[in-house]
Amino acid sequence: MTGSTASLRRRRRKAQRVTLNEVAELAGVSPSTVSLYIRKPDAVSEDRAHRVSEAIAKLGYVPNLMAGGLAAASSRIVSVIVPSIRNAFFAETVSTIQAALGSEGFQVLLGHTEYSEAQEEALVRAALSWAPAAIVLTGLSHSHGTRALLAASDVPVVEMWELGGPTIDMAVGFSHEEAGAAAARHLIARGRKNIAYVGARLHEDHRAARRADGFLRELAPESGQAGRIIRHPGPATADAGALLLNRALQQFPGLQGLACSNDLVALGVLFECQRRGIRIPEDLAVIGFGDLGFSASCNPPLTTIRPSGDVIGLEVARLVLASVKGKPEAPEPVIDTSFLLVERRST
Amino acid sequence: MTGSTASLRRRRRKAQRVTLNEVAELAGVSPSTVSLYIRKPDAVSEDRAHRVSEAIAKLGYVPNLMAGGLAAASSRIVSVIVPSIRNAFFAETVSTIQAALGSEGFQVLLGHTEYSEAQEEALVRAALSWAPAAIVLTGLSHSHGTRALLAASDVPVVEMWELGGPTIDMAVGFSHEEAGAAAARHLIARGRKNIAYVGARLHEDHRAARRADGFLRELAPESGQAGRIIRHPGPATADAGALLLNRALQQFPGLQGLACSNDLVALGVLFECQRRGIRIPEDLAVIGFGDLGFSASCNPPLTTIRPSGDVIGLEVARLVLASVKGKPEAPEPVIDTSFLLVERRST
DNA sequence: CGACAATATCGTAGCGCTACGAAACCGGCT
DNA sequence: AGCCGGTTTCGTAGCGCTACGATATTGTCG
Repeated sequence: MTGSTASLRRRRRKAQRVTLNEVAELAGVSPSTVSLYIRKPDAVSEDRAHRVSEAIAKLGYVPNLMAGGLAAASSRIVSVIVPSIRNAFFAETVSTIQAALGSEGFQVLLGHTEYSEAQEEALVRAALSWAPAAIVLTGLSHSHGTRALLAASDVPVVEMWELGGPTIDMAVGFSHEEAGAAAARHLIARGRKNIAYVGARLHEDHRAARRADGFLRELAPESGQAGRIIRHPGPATADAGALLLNRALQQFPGLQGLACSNDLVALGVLFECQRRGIRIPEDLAVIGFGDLGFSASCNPPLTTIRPSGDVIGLEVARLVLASVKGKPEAPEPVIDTSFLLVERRST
Repeated sequence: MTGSTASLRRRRRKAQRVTLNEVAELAGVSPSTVSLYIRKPDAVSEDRAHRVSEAIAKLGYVPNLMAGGLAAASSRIVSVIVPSIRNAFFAETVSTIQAALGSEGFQVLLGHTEYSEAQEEALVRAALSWAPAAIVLTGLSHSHGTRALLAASDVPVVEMWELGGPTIDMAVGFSHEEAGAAAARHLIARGRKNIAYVGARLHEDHRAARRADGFLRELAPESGQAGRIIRHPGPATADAGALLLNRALQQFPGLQGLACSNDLVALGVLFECQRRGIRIPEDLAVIGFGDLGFSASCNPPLTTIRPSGDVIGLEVARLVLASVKGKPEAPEPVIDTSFLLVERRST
């Protein structure tokens, strides 16, 4: 065991992984040909392609993408930055993006900001270090530093999950203000006079806050009431929903309709109503946001707004692919995926 | 606009990002010093550190990690491969891993296998192309090719979320068989005679299947009954829970206790019971798995097994960091995070 | 005040691959 | 046969950085 340190040390610099040159040698072709075969197999004659692929298999060659990326001054990494991957919306979108890009040979470098712009800037800086093929950001609010970094880099940028503001480059999403307004209109159309919006983490979650804005906007002409919003600083959980319901009931006697910033919050409201014997929708109409997995099967099934996180992911992937494949300025770099108000029995 | 193509083309190779050499020149030091400053700021004298950091700020220098990784033959990327990021368990773990590693300057390259070993192998191959600092895999079942790839690479490997089988390198998790057995024992201890296990996606989700095995193992001596498992091929959703409950009721008349492969499934069971007027726990005791966000607030609160996905993530990060920081063979490369049976009112 | 150790700085040879232009090859046609 | 356009193959100069050993600087002590 005496020589082990020395041999370890040597291994670091020498005798490491199989290289493209070794493949070329074994296949009896030039390194260029191997490289070409890997990048565009069709550009190589059948005979050589066969020899090369055999050599790769025999040697167990794994290309070094860092070397490739360095030489090509670009990588097949796509950096996706979301507030939190624990949030089912973003989990779905990230999952879809990664599936769509993965099949095209791109890899997803994940970051989450925990709703902090400073954190986002750090993540963007780190992402840029990999010369990514594209950067995908959540929302339209970014720090000055983030914008500067991005502007200096000419990496394609896609902002997702929000529309209705100036865009860095490309954007896919919908207007949250409209979604909030739609919720309010729906409750009003159902004949509810005394309605409110409850939301979690509104101080950090800009999108939920904008839904609240839209809700309020629709409300004002109706009844002149303002400030019919109740906030919970913590994350959007069922517990928060129960809490928020109780505070809403207390603050707004005779409450007839409630819009929730998130289906998980709405679920908590449902549970608490069951406990308190409040009938839904007879006593209280409840509308959520998200159309999560359980929303159609709870009691009663939840009326909610479906944002189509998977469609957003698909469109993001499409834009990324298009901007990599050449076409510099896509004709429509802003895609409105809209949302759907799904009417179920809770309203 | 005539010359735009040419200028674009030129930009690719020239006039690109600021390099370390330019920083060195501006700061009046050698490139080595700048590099050293970036990697170990303390190893540089205060005077030069100041000059370098100023030059970096003035130039807006962003290091090229591909060049760095190539030269160092390693990167600060950690590849994390999970079955699905939509699954709340893995979302939580990935989130924790990324938070813990992010603060140490590592980045997470995400992959999801959709429960396919072939897909996993492709992801491992892709990950290896980046000479990652470590690879984190889910579970202990991997294809032969995956094992070969990993063996040939001497990258540290952590397998998570499962224990009780041969390990590639390091592992963090718990025994799912034990968890399933604990669920059975709990139902039996509650005096339930006629119990069953319902699970979604058992043919792909090895861990849920092993929980079912453990459940059965505990059951057999009790009553001699076998095959008290009902499977649903689709993913674990509340809908699947409702479905499974109905099939269980039909197949096992007089059913008194039900263990679910997932809290989401259990939630579906709860909902369906509400609809059918089945009282929980009087008529039917229900135990879940996961202790998800809603499990404590539903009606009745759900008895469940908490796997501590965040602790798993933390321990994974710790192992990764330790294996990077030197200490070659950690004294205990297998960490049992165990699980907790949380008794609530559903049993 | 000189010798020596400890610390700080520097010079440079690659890391493995791709882009690019040149060279070789291959029929088909005059 | 000779020429030509298109296709396939090849040679090689870096991409930007780090490791490593060499050199310069500083501090300590007899």
